[in-house]
Amino acid sequence: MSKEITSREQDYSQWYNDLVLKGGLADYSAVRGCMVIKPYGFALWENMRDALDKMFKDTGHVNAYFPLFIPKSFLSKEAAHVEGFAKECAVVTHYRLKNDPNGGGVVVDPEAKLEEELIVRPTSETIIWNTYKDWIQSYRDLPLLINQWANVVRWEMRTRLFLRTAEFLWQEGHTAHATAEEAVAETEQMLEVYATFAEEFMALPVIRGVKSESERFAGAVDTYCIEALMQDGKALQAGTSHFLGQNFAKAFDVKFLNKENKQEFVWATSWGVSTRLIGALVMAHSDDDGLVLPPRIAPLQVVIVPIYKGDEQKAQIDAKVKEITDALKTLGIRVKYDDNDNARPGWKFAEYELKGVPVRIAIGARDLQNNVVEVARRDTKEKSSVSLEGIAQHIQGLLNDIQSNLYNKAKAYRDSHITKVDSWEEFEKVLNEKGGFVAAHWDGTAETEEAIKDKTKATIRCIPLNNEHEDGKDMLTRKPSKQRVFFARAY
RNA sequence: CGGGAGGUAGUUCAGCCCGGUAGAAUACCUGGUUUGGGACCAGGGGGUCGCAGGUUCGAAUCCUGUCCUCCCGACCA
Repeated sequence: MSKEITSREQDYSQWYNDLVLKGGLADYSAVRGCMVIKPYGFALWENMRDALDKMFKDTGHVNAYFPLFIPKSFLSKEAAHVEGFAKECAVVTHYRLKNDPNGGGVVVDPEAKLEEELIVRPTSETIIWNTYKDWIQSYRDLPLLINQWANVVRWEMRTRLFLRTAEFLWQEGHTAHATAEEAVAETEQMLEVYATFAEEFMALPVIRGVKSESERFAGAVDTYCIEALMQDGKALQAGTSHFLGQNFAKAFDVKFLNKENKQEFVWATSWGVSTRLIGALVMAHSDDDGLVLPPRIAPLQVVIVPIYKGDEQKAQIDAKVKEITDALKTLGIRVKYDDNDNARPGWKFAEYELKGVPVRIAIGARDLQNNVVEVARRDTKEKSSVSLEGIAQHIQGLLNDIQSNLYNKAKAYRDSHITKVDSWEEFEKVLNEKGGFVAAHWDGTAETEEAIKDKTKATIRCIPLNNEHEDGKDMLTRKPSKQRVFFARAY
């Protein structure tokens, strides 16, 4: 079987698909637009999930679970919300099958039509706010800080492994607050949690920003986001945090009695990241030899491959490897000893590179004699001979090194692909020839934004949070502008 | 939902134009030799050719319909 990865230069889509499939993360499934996340991919997701979950809990949140099905009437209570999601909803209309009177199979039983259709949640704001209505009476019930880990379904026209699937796994936080200030602070805090996670765990530098009105979440007052840059120069929205104002409180009539004994609508936020992050990870760090996973979230951090002739050598190597793995495990390092005799060393080397394992240790008779092992790092492909003395500490240091190297490399690439542009000609040239983020003046209107999108496929990714104010002119309309915004072609 | 390509062994694909016993590589199983970058030899198992109709003595091959997948658009995290 061909295990070669399509080169990035040849075809970026194929390169990406190869990485996901041959790296063992996921597979296509029998269901349109849905994918199977394989054990290796799921282990990666679990590591990401656990790290995020801890950060949520450290900021005072708790987990709960709400139903998969949403009554159709709930979805339509918030006008902008239903309009945003209506086109991509899966709908349950019946609750029973029966034997096909005309043949061997089964058919939907027309007798079993639901009185009210159920929507498979595309997101859970509505069902959650319908519940919050019963949970919130007084300012003493606030803030309500709840997260749920769940699957959602959005019936997209065109899907891509991890980046856009019909069903995906995510977490969605839904909080309720007594004041707008507090809700905005929560929105910003969670954006920062996401940014920190992306940068420290995924080694993925991100731009923190606010969406323009047309890119805003359906039903939000403000949408904050983190935007990452992929190796092909396209941007990827990696996480969002929404300030919902009182929109959902009003739609679901969620009021509380404040300290002055007055009824008031509560203030809301919601925030989420999904398995899309795995797609971001793949596109940001991998190379033509396979995946490159950051050590902090890699399912396997170290793999040990023995090289031997005969049982006697194998036994000696086994004993030495036992010492090494014990020492590594003591330091909390995820290590696997692959002494499967069916595959030869060269095959294993290639296989673990494909899977992006950060560090590989090879140990053979030659090494035993010299009291060393061969250590290879996935990010740079460098190999070195390392003394067994203090090997575990050395590996730990190396993992940290790889983590920061990946981040620095991605950041250097990202920073060199932020281009300031003042004219339309330049704008198109940079988009077509260089890619990345283009910092340009925009007159602030949705019409201009739309016109730019039509002409170039580039969208406003965000207005950076730490943006400097600077007078200028819109590159297309020449109308005045107070600041630059970030444009890019995006996934 | 438009345009393109495709669905044949676990996988990647050939065979189709021009109808006539189902093929290759690889993976898998058995035995042996191997093992420092995807080993080799010998033997073996495995496919209602996406599905449903039609044409025909005969269909993987021709016709019609249908489902699914990938790529490019539009839509979106």
